[in-house]
Amino acid sequence: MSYLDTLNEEQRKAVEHTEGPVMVIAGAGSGKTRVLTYRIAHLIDKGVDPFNILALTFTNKSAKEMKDRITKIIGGEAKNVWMGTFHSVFARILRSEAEHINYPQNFTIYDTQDSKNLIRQIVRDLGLDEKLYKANIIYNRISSAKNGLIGPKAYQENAEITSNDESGGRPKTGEIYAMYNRRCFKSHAMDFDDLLFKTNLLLHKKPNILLKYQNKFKYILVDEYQDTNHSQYSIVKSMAARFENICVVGDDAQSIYSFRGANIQNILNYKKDYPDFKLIKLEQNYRSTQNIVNAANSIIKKNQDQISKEIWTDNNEGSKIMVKMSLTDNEEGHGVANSIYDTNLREQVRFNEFAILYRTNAQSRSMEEALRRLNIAYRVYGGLSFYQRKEVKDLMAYFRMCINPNDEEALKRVINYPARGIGKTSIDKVIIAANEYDKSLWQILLHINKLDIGINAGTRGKITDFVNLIKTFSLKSEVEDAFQLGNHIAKSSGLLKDLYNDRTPEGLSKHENIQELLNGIKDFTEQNEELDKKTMGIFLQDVALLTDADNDDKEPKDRVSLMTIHSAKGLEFPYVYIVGLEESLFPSQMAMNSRSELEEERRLFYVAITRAEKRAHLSYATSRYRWGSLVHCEPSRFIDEIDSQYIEQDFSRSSRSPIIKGERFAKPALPAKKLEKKTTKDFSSNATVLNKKLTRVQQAIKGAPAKELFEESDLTDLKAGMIVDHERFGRGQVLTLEGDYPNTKASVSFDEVGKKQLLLKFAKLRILN
DNA sequence: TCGGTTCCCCTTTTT
DNA sequence: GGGGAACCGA
Repeated sequence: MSYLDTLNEEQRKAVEHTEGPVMVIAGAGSGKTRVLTYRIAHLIDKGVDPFNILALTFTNKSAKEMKDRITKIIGGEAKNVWMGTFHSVFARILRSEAEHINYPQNFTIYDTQDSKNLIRQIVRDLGLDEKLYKANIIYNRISSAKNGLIGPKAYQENAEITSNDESGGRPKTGEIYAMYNRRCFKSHAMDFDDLLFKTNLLLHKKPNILLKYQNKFKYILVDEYQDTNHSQYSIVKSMAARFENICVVGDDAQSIYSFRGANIQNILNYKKDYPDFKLIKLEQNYRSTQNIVNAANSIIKKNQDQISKEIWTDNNEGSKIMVKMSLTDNEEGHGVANSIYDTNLREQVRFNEFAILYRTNAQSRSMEEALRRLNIAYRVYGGLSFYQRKEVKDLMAYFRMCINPNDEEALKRVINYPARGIGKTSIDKVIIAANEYDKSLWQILLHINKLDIGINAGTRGKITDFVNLIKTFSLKSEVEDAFQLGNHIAKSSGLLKDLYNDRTPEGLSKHENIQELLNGIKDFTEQNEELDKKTMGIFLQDVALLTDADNDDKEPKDRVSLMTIHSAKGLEFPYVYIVGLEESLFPSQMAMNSRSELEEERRLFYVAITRAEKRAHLSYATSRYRWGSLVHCEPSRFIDEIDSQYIEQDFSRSSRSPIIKGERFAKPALPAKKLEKKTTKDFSSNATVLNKKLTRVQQAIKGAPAKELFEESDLTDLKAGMIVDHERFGRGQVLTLEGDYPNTKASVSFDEVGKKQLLLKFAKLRILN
């Protein structure tokens, strides 16, 4: 019982109060994970069967961490606790209960890319304008409907939703939604949101199944409760209804997923659903210095929506938060890399104690380049994950076809890759036929010779060959383990050969990635003895919900971590660099339209700062490359919002005049790989690259002094139709103005660069007429 | 039907 | 600056 003695009074209450509903509001760094793990350990100590405990998290990373920590306390029993992300736990349940919702057990899980491709296809099939019905927008509409438990029928009958779609010029969205669901079903596929939606369906439609899981999960724990959406809330509520041993842990100040349907209301609902619940607040921060805690408090105070709490710490005062300005994103990268280099050298701090956090994945590049120059090892989390790369997805699509040939997205990927003479025209005919007969594409292919759908005999033969190829793979999948089968498919599909023939560096790297995938499958098969535990089917299930390739533990661990703030949630690092603190980057341009959006950005900033244990560094650049061109930036309002007594400006320059010195061309420490890419291409393209850079440098040099001469006009009287001059974009005409001052957005058509959206409070414009 | 080139959009954030 | 889809000529 010794572990209980290491907890403070509130933490201990949260661990020992095992019966009935409990809500723990856990401030940043207040030992939340410890409470959760100890609570589970305590339950088991008290005699609760691990099989009766369900613990839900949001990311694989936190699930894994919790599992590891519990194993340390209670040993092997830990693996019997049902612990995982919402999506993985319910995917598992849906597979075993698939028959009750008329799905086959071997259904495929579509990732976002698959879903968007299918939506694009449907928009095309319906003959709609792809520019208007953008896959991204439609996907988000469907996703938020599903997360709100609104099916296609309810969607089309909901006046508010449909009028919203109509005023956006997309009245057919509901129809696309219905068709999308139908096509997923025919493909025996579910998207991420379906995993939750259909779990709800299962629990509501089949009372005996609900009862089974209510009895199974006598104790339920939910981490990051502030990030649950309505669909998740509803599952948890029904599952806990019988015993009401439901413990939720969260922090409203760290709610950063409302874009995914997360609903703070769930915290308020909790009070309604369980009126006699026990509320516990963890307010002591064990992680950070006083300076960091106080600075974070001073930021979050600016938000109106929050549950009152006072986060405090006993730790040292620590050093102030450093704020540093740079001229460009590259200079910012050098500043961060130099600072890490110095701290490592002078204070003997290991590289794995540093993290660089940013708002968007695209920002990692300048950081990576600077770190590479100084030979500092790093690891980028998130971004384009291993499993999202084209070549990996292609091979995986073959695997998916073995297990579930009805999978439309997998089929479209591989039917003519490598090229086997089944072109777009033929595939379109198959799709039309599939829609007409309401069958999957595979079903049409199976009967291609009996159907007259306008495909000539030659192509029909090629299709039959393809069908037979997949069939042989499929047969093999029943007798071979995943590694044998994977190897066989890579070779006999011709995919490996196709990549091998491509001797460009890109081709070689793709070839390497395929090898890596096969190695990963090898590791997987070696973990189990029995054949039925190491089949391709099981492998695909394991891998479908993995986003990070966080299995490569073979590589050295002493590295700097780079990631978005979102993926840093729940983590902590002694030294944290938060970069790109600029208006319209952080806070994001997309999140400046309403107070609630801005407050979410502010919470994100709060999350970022509270990751730091010893020192936090903030930085911003006055210009950076976005979409390939140099953009002027203003410092983020968030810097000003920190109480000034906790911050200190760093005026040192990280690299003197980096542009004029021509460092961009020298590139001494650029890794061989990247260099190859550029040099192996023909000279003309090399020259183009060089020319582009030259132009850019000239622009940068020219741009700097010109800025001071530019005369801005007062824009309060700006009207649509006026001709204006922009310091960088040149002459243009104002098309529309929307939103109230000071957030007026102008759409301007520039002669040189085309249409741009500008926020008037930042745009530097001169009125010409 | 294929391969190369152009064009377009992209940038929130994740399962 | 880059990836992917559309487009176009052979």
